[in-house]
Amino acid sequence: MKTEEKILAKALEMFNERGVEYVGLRELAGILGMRVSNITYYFPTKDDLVNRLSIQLYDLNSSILVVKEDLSIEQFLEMMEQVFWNQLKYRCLVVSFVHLIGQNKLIAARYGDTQTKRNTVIRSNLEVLARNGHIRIKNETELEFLTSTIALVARFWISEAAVTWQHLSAGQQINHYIKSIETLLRLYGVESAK
Amino acid sequence: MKTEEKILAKALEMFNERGVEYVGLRELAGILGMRVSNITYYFPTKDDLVNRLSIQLYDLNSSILVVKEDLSIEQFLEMMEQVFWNQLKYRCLVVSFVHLIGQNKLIAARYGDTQTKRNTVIRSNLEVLARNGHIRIKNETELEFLTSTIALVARFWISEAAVTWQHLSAGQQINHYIKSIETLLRLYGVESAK
DNA sequence: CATACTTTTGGACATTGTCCAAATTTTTAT
DNA sequence: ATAAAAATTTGGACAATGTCCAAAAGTATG
Repeated sequence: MKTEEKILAKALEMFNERGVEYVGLRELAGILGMRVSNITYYFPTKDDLVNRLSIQLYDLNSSILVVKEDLSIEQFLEMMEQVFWNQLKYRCLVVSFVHLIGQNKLIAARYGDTQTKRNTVIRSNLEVLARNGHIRIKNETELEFLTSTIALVARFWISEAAVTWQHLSAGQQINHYIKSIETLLRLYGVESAK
Repeated sequence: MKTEEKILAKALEMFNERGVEYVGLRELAGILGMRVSNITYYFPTKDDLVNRLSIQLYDLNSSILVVKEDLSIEQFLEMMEQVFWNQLKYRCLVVSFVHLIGQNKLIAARYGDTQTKRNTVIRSNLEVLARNGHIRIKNETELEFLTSTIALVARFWISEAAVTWQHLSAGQQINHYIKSIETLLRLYGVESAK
């Protein structure tokens, strides 16, 4: 494992445990058995380090978030669940995004992308679900409401979970929020029985 | 205006503009025409300062969040709107709560309170709305879903707005999210016109 | 083997929050 | 009014942080 990868891996681990801003570069370097300036050789600023982690998350989720014709509600929920697990892997970032964006231009740009993309994918998939008769959407307003509510949950479930559901396992937390999205979808669902 | 109040007021102003962690005590002191150690006389640590601001917000919202018999949907939404305006006044805190809780025990405790209280009040008021026939709630699951979804919006709308809706005015932003909650409620609404 | 490139190091820098003893101002009691 | 006490303000120090740079060490290439 190359030095750069070792730094990224350990940084992610420590950032997830204690938060990006509470892990010092000297501590990280110490645990890795190197000097601070060795880290700054690969990542001139801490932001660069964080940025690289955020690229990893972006790439992970990009491959998952796709628009699929003949999508079922179950498949849509599975897609969201995969995204949720990735967010959990990089929770230090997800929890901090609002801050990071204020300071880190690179992250801000990519996050804008992520967000637009996520909204578009959710929206398009909801349209698919509607077209195929899995849900009934009357007008643009309803579509917009569903999209943005699901997007809000997808963006902030992990922050709420960190505060409210610490006692639950990661799997239980994810399950809870996926269920929430499902409940919301079922409100627009087409009753199959009669 | 006493020194302590001047510090609190200017700190809130600057924290709101640039974020709690990006405003240094020396800069704050400089603008107030005093030395850093004068701030630490009133607030031994920065956390103490932030904590006091968080008490102010807590108090503001405590007086608004009440359970009211014979509540209408409109009144419920007005209540939420008032809370939203208070959150805006202290947005530096609302945006940072997830972080602050990790480092500041005092804030963590009070935030736990805030959250429990808000959930309880929302839930109780929804029960009132249901009892009075403004909305139809079939079972505990539905009530729980409605409560937690509204609570999620109430907690994170401002973070999302900071990223997604910067171009909108504060009033428009609040309006957007209040509308969201209304749409959600109307899904459980009782159609008045046969 | 010598040269060039990459990687690692140690030490410096300004800035941060925190702390404390001394100086100053304000309040209180005589 | 004045002396004693208390509250406030100050300047300077501290350790820790992210950032930076010149030199050393290591590795690869001709």
